[in-house]
Amino acid sequence: MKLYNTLAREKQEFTPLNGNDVSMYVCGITAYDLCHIGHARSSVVFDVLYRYLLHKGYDVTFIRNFTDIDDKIIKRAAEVGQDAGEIAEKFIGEFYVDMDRLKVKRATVEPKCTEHIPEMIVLTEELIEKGHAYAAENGDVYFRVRSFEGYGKLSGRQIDELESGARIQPGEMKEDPLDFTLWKGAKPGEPSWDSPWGKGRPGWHLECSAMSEKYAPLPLDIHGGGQDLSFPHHENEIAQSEAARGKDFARYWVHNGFVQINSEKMSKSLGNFFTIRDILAQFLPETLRYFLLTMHYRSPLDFSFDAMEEAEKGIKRVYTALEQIDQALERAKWKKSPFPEELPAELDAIEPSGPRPWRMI
RNA sequence: GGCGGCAUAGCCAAGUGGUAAGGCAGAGGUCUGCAAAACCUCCAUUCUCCGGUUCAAAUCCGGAUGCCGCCUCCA
Repeated sequence: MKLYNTLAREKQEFTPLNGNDVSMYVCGITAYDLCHIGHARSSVVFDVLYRYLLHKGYDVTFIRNFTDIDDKIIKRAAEVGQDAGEIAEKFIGEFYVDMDRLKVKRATVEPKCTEHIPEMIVLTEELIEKGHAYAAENGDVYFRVRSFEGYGKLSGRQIDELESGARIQPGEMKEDPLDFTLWKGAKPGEPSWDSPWGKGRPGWHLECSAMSEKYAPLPLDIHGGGQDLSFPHHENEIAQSEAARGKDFARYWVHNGFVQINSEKMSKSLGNFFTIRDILAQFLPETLRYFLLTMHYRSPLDFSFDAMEEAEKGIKRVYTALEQIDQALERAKWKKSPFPEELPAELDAIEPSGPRPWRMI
């Protein structure tokens, strides 16, 4: 099997590092809302990869995390007057409802960010010790991007070109606008955990580094996620893990393409998105799954209800064919009687040379 | 501006060196009281364009054009 490796920018033959074992880490959802069809595509695409690897006989450790603490969760919680943990639990539950309907298999390990705070604190301490990170007076800890030589290798970026896009948010105390947050000091009223830098919570990128090395030996064979995650999220994961461990973080980086609406990116910020539930109100789950898989996984997939109807026709055709096969088999039961031995000889006599079309039998 | 991806029929789309899958739409037919469904047949001498490599290119290389994504939270 060949996989397009974002890191190498080409398709490469896939070979696991450790014999028959394959480790695969895919960035899961931030649990603050219902999943949209973009999440569905990512989940289904990696579900297919997972199932294929299992089918090939590999012993797969598939890790898919849940981000259950984050700005958006906190914001949502404040809006509805619940606490962040309740919001995260609720939407993790909803995620399972949707994914079960789409027949997405559970991962081997499905770690949650909030259950790995100690691991993240240790990783942060190690990065500080090695000079790759620093604690600021406001309780934040930042990763010193310029201290990590390979920064930008996944997304093909030069560090100096990034400078223009980077900026320091109000309240941040970064040495360099490029630096990113490892640990975020808590503001009053926010959920927080104790740490050597005071009360706070982990930055988004940190969980993937901490949890992947906990559940699989580094380097991971496959690390995946949506295309948009390659920068900065995956770039930052690489920086954290490789700066701390001094070895490669992941060998094959696999990124799925986006779902688009009218050839435009679908996203919450643009407001042009459909949830999985919106679609399943009108179509069978297998139709959605089939639709998501009709397109090559790295290409943009243009969603429309017309396209869904076409997919519906397509999958009905498959089901019809299956039904007709069953019926034909039913009718053909008498063929189970022994094949007369003299028949092949007679046929050979009629057509002595060359292969015989199998329908003659 | 930088980085990356893509370009195949009216539409969607597979195919990564050996002579263009499949689906939708369309045309004709079988079946049917009519219709629908189902089934059968037909529907790209050619893969955005220009060069190059090769016995052979949609496939590899170079260039052009167009579209999309990322560079800010995002699957």
